[in-house]
Amino acid sequence: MIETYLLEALCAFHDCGTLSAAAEYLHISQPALSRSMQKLEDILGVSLFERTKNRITLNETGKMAAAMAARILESQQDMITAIRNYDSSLHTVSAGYCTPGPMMEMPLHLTQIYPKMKVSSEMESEVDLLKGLRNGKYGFVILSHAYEDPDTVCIPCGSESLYFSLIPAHPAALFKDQGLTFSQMNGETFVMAGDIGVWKDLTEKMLPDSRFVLQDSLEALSAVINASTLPAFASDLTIRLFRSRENSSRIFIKILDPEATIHYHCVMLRKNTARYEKLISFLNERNES
Amino acid sequence: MIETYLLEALCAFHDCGTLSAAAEYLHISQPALSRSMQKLEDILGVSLFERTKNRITLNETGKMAAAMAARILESQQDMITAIRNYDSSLHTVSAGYCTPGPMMEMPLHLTQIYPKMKVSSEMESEVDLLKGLRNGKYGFVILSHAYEDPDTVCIPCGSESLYFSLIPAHPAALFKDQGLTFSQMNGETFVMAGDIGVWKDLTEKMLPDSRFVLQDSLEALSAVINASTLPAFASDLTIRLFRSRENSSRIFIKILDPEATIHYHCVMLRKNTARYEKLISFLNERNES
DNA sequence: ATCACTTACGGGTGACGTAAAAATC
DNA sequence: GATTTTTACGTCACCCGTAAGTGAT
Repeated sequence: MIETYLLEALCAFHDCGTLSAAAEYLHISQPALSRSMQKLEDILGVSLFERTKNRITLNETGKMAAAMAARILESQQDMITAIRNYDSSLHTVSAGYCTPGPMMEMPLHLTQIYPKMKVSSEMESEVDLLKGLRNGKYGFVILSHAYEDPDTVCIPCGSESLYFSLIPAHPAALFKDQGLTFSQMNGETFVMAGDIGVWKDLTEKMLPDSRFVLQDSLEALSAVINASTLPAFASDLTIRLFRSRENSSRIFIKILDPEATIHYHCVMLRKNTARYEKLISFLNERNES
Repeated sequence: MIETYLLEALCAFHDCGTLSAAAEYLHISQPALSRSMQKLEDILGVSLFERTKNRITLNETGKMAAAMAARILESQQDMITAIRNYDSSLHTVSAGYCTPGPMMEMPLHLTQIYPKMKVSSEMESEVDLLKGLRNGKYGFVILSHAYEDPDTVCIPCGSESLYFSLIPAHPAALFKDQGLTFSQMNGETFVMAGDIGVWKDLTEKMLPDSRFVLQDSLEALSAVINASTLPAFASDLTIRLFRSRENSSRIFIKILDPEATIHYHCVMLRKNTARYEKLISFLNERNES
């Protein structure tokens, strides 16, 4: 059999045209490359080059061999990445989310449940989530509603309620204890994170007359909010998660409309339930309590 | 990149099940194989095995890697044979013939015209000759008639006339100088070579009442003929080629029917004419003289 | 005790680099 | 003279085999 470095040498020569150039490209000396080419011919029992005293070029057979070598090297490379990807997929819990809330919270649990696994999280539209679930990109997805399908299982996994985040001086801050409805704040301008998944559809629908100032960077967002007097959004989940490090004077007022609460559902392919057994138990236990 | 010997080692382990068995199969020591497997994991940056203290097995990733390695090794092997075949095809003049005569004579010329090339000869039916010509199996073919086609060129290349080969005591031997017709010998039993291409069709058609004793081995044939009193066949070509070493008392009588003379034609693909330029010149010059 | 794998150690093959020669431009 | 290839030679890497150690059957 032919060692790979010989195939690489042949391809390099084919691409570079001269032994010297190819040797430089391969970071080896030119005589070493010359020997490799001789060795390759020797192994194949075939002459691959036209040699003059100070010039060497591929002959017909050599050109063919170089082309085939390139194909083999390519498939070797494909193999390597395929193996690495497969291994990676076996060692990462990959999930897709419809909103940032669970995407921030879930990995905290996942690293507990699967301490040896990497955790990969992505936010996507619902169609892409379901697509990714089917093609193996995601081990499970978190949707904003129940999803019934013979191929999948669907487990409720908590809810998230939207809050208005207001400066104390805001007139609506008086409703601190009663709560507010979307309609009461319709028309106001809000500061908002750029990527909030389905929340975006919801707010645009429920606050049709409002304008939204988007801030893509989540890190910068809280600074922007603190520096601004504009109303913003929060949720019970983000309030809980960030309570400690938020030192803002904002007050949070619950939104009373039922649409302001999302009941999340964890959806995975039925054939993968064994793989996520621990996660399922965890969610079920949490639901019972 | 991964050296081939590592892939071979992985496949061997996959096939053999244990390192010891695989090492024996590969004719290397077991520790060497153990190290190779570690090295492979190291290069890939991925673990391929489940290891207990005295047992090692492929994990999921390892199984996948072994399967892919096998595919790569296979395509490497395919590459090697393809290169060797291609090289061989560039260095051999491969021809197909419809009768043994030209198949014996032509190589004599071909080795003169292409001293560096191997010469390969085969006898086949006309359909297979044309098929082989199209698919590259034959560089050219010798047919028993002209063949006109836009893709091919056709050059007359001599003729061969059939003779009866008789013992002097045979009644028809009297026709030594006039010649004979097929009909005059119809009904006789002939000794004949087993594989004589289109001559077979011809004799069966022209001597419908005759029986033919076949002798496959061409070496044995002349001995059989000499030892027998049965009539046989010869041709001007075989008489000329074997004149020196034939010490038989047979007399040869020309067959007068026009069908008894085949006018051979050399047919090659038009696109290959450059490759066979010297052969074409040779045939044309011979035709003019 | 045997088997199977890993680790440790010493040795030899072979691939590499440097140097020099030959030939072409 | 500069470039390119080949040959020669010494060196070093690395792959191998032997030997020893560990744990399981």
